[in-house]
Amino acid sequence: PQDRVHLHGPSRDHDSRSPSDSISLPPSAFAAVPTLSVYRKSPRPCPNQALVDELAVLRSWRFLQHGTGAPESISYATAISAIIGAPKIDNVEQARKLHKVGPKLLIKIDEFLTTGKIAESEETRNSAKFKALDEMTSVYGVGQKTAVELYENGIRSLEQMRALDRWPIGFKYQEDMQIKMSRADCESVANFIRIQLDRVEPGAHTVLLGGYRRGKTHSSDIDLLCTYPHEEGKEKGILSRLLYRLLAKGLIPEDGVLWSSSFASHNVAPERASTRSFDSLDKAFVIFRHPANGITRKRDYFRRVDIIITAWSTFGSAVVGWTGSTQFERDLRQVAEKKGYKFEAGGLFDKQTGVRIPTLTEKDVFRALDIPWL
DNA sequence: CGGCATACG
DNA sequence: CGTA
DNA sequence: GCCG
Repeated sequence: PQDRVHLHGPSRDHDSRSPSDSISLPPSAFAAVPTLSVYRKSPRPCPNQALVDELAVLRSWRFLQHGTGAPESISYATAISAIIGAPKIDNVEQARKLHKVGPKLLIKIDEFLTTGKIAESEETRNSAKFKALDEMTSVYGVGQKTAVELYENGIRSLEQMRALDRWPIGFKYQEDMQIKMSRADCESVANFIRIQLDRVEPGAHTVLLGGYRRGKTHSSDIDLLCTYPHEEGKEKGILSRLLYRLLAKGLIPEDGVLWSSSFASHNVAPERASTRSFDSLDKAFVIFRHPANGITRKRDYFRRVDIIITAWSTFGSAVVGWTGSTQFERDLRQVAEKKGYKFEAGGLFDKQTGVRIPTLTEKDVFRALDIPWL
């Protein structure tokens, strides 16, 4: 929704890759680019998209070599996030003003500004190892460690991986899951689920989050958050009922529940449910069969969908926690920690007492953490 | 030189 | 460890 | 890799 680009939600795309034009701002604006992603907007299209595209290759390479949580990776993720949130960079002096962009990154940026590209990025893109690891991690359930291990054992392609016969689910739906969804696709899938949820328990409020909410034109998965406004507790037990119904209708294939917090094949013991009564979030990661419509979809497509159920009292936290971006979430948790809170999608907590602060709306979260609403 | 988000199965 |  |  372009009319909300000034708000936190849709302008929160601090680590994405979106198409670009170029918008220049006065140099004075550079001093004002805030430290953390939670304190700055992230307009689309990104004015520095070409530069970001070059650096993103190096970031991916670091992810593949060290994992996403490694310092080598985080330094690039935070720097790129800063560049995404900055006005058009025309010279190194402007780049030097960006927080989290240090000497090493400046050399790369300088090279880009003078030559229009970064040699190391080009080499990386073309490297056989990069391509192999990148491809192998595209399989659901295969991360950096596994990919590196496979590579060390001589595995180089999806075909070789498939022959190993580990990750049966990953390969079964692999091709469809590579296909990005348009915003219309996301809305269509959401509507299928809404209809079934309404049969399970009417009155739910549902909203699409993730990349869709950040304004991305294409998404690789769908994040659908569901709650029952003003009816605390009504959401309890809804997720498993919904999953059973979707399975029964064939909208989720038999093997399509990849992960679920409340849907064990053997039923969850009741005492466990009460022990974890403060877990206000239920979630399921599924494969959704998006039925053909004969027009835009000639056949059924299998799509990755995350269904999240939240209590009404923590709806705001759930919205914030499931909108992203990844960098936004990291920065937000840092701010919370520094101010004596603990933030997670299931709620905002006082670090000392452990008491949960009610966060009915997204703004409640920002207000409590004293983060301006942009 | 320590820290870098956090939770869950 | 992998995924969100 | 960058910051405090």
